[in-house]
Amino acid sequence: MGRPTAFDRNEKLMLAMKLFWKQGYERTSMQDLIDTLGINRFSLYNTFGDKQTLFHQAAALYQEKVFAELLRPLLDAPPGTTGKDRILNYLDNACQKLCAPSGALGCLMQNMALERGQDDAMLRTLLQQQHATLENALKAALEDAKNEDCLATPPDTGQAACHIMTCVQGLIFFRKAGTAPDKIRAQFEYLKTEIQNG
Amino acid sequence: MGRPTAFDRNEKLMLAMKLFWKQGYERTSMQDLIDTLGINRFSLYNTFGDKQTLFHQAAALYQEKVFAELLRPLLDAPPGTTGKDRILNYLDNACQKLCAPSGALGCLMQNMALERGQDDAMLRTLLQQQHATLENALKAALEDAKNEDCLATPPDTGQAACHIMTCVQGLIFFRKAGTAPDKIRAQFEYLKTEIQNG
DNA sequence: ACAATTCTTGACCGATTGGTTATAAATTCC
DNA sequence: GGAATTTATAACCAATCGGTCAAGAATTGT
Repeated sequence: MGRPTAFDRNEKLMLAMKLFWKQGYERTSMQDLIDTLGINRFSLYNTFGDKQTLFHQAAALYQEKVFAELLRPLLDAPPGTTGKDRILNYLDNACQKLCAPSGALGCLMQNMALERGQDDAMLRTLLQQQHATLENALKAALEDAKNEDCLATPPDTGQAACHIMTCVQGLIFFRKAGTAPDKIRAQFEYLKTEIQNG
Repeated sequence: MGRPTAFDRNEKLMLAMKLFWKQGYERTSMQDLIDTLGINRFSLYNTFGDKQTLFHQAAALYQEKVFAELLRPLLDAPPGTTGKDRILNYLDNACQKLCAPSGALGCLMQNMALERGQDDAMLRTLLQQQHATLENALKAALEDAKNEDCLATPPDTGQAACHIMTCVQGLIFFRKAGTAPDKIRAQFEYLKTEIQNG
């Protein structure tokens, strides 16, 4: 009842998410969002609330679309995929996405953690939630690999999982800092052999 | 000749650097700088130029004071220090600084690379210069270690140097993202054993 | 003492920030 | 068709942004 909304909410939220991804939080003004989303100022506030609330919804969308996609090789692997293969597939997939042109934007959550982490408790919560999810997925795969006897020197799986995450976050940073994709790829390969050789 | 400046320029620049470090670029307004440095608005512009110019000087000071200090275990080691020890000392020193309370601010250059890298060519140049310096220092130490036969399986030193940098950058990120210092320390230990065991 | 030079003060600038409000347009229920 | 409800438009708000300017205060050389 009442006048129907003339735009698709999720489509507009996706545009907002990409704009935050590209420009950061502070550098994205409400006017930028109005122009990019193509909806009126009032409609923007009426639909998504204020800037921070809008960003939280954008971050949730990122988690739902981008982050979940990165986890797929670990969580949605075909039955019978070894733990080792799940990890290698995860790294290959992450490497491919990171080395694509759009990978130069880095990771929205990493960008925002550094820019806004001190001021946004909800962002911190979302971030730690994602880290825990990824850590558990990696640890589970490492445990499987250990039991399958796939890794040369099965290490402390918790430590190894964190180590992989550390490397990936480091590479995301270097990609955004301007390191050439070829060098990024070589580092992924280095990490993969390191995992396999203990 | 003329009226002498009533403040110490380098002291004020240090305050500005720390403020950028703590708050980021966009979130630090000229008014913040005026209040924190304790000098007048006009004096600020007269002494340091506009905001971006001031930041460049702050970044140069960071390189001179903070970054150079991190490099010391690698470049200013006592004669006879093995390559392996130089690297382990570098990591221990970095770990200690990162796990201190002030380490929660992360690394100014990492923060700025993510926030301003796209818009500030001079920052990019400074960043790549620091990366190259660190990479060369690590590579040289790894070469020495290789010749001294200190490392179990001497790897490609260039790749290994980049790998260490990747891990350190990743850990700086996690520290700022709220990971507990104990966990950071454990990761540094993991990296150290990894280096020693090939 | 006086002119020249430099630093300090505080008011001031237009532009932009995030956010709100009255009013008009479109739709649904009755 | 008309009342009720919701969205859209655009003007508007105080506050803050980065940056400048005119005038006064402090120091130098002569």
